[in-house]
Amino acid sequence: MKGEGKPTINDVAAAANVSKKTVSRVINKSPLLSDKTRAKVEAVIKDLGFVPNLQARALALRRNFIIAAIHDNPNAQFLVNVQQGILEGIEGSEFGLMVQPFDRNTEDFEQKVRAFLERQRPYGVVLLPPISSDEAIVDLCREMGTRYVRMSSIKNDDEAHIVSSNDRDAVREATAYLIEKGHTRIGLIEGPEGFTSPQERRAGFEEAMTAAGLSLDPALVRPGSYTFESGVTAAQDLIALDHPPTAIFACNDEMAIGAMITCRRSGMLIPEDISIVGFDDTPLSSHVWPSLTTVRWPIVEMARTAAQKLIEPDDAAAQMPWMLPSNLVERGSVVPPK
Amino acid sequence: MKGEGKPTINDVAAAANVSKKTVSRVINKSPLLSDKTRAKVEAVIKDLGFVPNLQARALALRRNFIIAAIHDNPNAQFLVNVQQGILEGIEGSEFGLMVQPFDRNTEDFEQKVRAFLERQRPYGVVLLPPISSDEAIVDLCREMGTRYVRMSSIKNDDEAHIVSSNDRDAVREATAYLIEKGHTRIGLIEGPEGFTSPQERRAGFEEAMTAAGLSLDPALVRPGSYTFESGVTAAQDLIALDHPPTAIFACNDEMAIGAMITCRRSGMLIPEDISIVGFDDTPLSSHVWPSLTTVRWPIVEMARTAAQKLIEPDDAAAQMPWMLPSNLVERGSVVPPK
DNA sequence: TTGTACGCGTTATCAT
DNA sequence: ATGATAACGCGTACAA
Repeated sequence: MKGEGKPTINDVAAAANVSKKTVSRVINKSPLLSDKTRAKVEAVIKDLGFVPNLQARALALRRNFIIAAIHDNPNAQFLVNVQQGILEGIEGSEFGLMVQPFDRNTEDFEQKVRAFLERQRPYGVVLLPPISSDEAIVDLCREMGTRYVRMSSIKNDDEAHIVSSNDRDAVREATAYLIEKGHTRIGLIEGPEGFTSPQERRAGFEEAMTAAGLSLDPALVRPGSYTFESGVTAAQDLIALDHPPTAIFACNDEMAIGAMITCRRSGMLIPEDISIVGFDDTPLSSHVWPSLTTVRWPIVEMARTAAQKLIEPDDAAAQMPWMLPSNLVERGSVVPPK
Repeated sequence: MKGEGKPTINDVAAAANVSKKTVSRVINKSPLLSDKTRAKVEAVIKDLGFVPNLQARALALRRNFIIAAIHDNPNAQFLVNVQQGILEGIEGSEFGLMVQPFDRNTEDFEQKVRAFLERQRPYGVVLLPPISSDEAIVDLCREMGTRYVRMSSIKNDDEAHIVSSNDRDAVREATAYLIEKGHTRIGLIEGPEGFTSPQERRAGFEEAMTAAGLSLDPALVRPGSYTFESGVTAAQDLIALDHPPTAIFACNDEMAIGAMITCRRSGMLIPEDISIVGFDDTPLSSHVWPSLTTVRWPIVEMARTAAQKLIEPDDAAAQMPWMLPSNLVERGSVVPPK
């Protein structure tokens, strides 16, 4: 260990009387090493407090010890939950989390992503919806040899490259819950196009209605864009109907709360006059009055699993779960219709 | 340019008939270069589509092209706004954004930060409150030669290392606004200890009250912790008073909305029965009914400026603004008292 | 099982 | 103003 500075692999090699390569093998857990040598080197590593230099490894390996979350315009709570999950997944490892948003509506979207991957060379990327269903980006990852995992609502890749949740089942359950309470006219506020999750949620809704022998009144299905404002607009349409619904299922919490506010603003009581169910279980949903009955989306668990899949070898990743359960959280915004 | 792969500095040097070092000088905008050579090399760079390898530069320079946001448990909207600001600040550069939370209540907090800095070697770090007022962490940055900028509510560093907002002035203005409307009994819901911002906000509140010749009733000052729940608790205390306030200033929006919900839950009308003012101007504040009058905190601008200071040389950073203005946003939650 | 020599792509030193 | 050569710290053929 010449002078000060942090010890390098050379210092370890010298102190342990072995070659660099042997130390390198220990670091990378190579199987072809005698236990004796391994133990000796590990002792020296601990003794010297040696920590491999990530920048040097990045140069040699042509990939950085970074997991990147690539997203386009998600809401704050979603994004932070994903970040939390990824950080949990890489906890204890040497990886760091990088965050990079892109606007997939610009002309050079794909080039921007490529430039990012070429520059930072992340070890792996977590693709957040709706980018996760963009095949061009996935192809890009494959082409560049960048590991990736998609957070998706449908199974559009093999087990090693996807984490998902059973949105459809969960919404079916939530809708069945409303039906069980006695609701037959149930409004649906949909999510934005270009995302797969709203399609799945709508499918679950339809399945529950059909299973109960209920018809799907097109007038009760309103478009939405996952924003508070779109929930307001949709709810306004819904309650202005001649024969308005007694309950509303909104494809996310923000729209559900927009709907709540709108109903109350026009003099209705919740849940007495109208029941409302959301999706996500954001902190918001327990911060409104009445608190919102909603479907808990296991987003932190999904992100954690995604990160773990990225830092594990492919075969191990394929063995990890890819579908995490969503489930209904009963709170105060649902009662039987009057 | 032997074979395929991306062109390297060697390819450029060969094609331009100069040495590697000369190309390096061009990349790093070294002043001691003849214009002719510079132009020649730049032409070749453009021609070949050469992009410097960040991992190699990181190894040589001993610092990665990464800006890290270091934080401890802030709320989602705040965190996302900071990230947006930093990303705006590094837009067009080669830098990436890394996010790393720490729990400053654990024993090995400082070691964890040190390990992170040693491992990832970020070019610079943005210190978010409350970590930004932790001198041990700042010392650590100095010791390791890591550039840093603190996001703070007080000027606890020189211009090159801080971005701030005039919380105190803004709260004084907001409180004066309530007083102007005719309120004299104004409740204050404070923020958590260990943060500097609540102290500044309280100081602004007191200054406005004093300036108006109003006394500060200790019974009207309730503790809070920037959470929705703490706003609920504080408001419950406040409205249970024999002589309750006619207005409440909460040190952030979440608590303000907790207070709103609480007041409405106990049958009060807002703003008719009680006026409420928050701080932050989160999206939440315009998504409640009535919409919340609040102080807009220029968090995105602060973060953008912080990132710009990090990637500029110190002398240029010192010339950039360090104080960004907060200002009152009048919405629907304030009217004169009855 | 272990070691030698070289490559990764850039910057720094010290000449000229 | 420019260039030859050595770092920077680790991984990998290939040899032993």
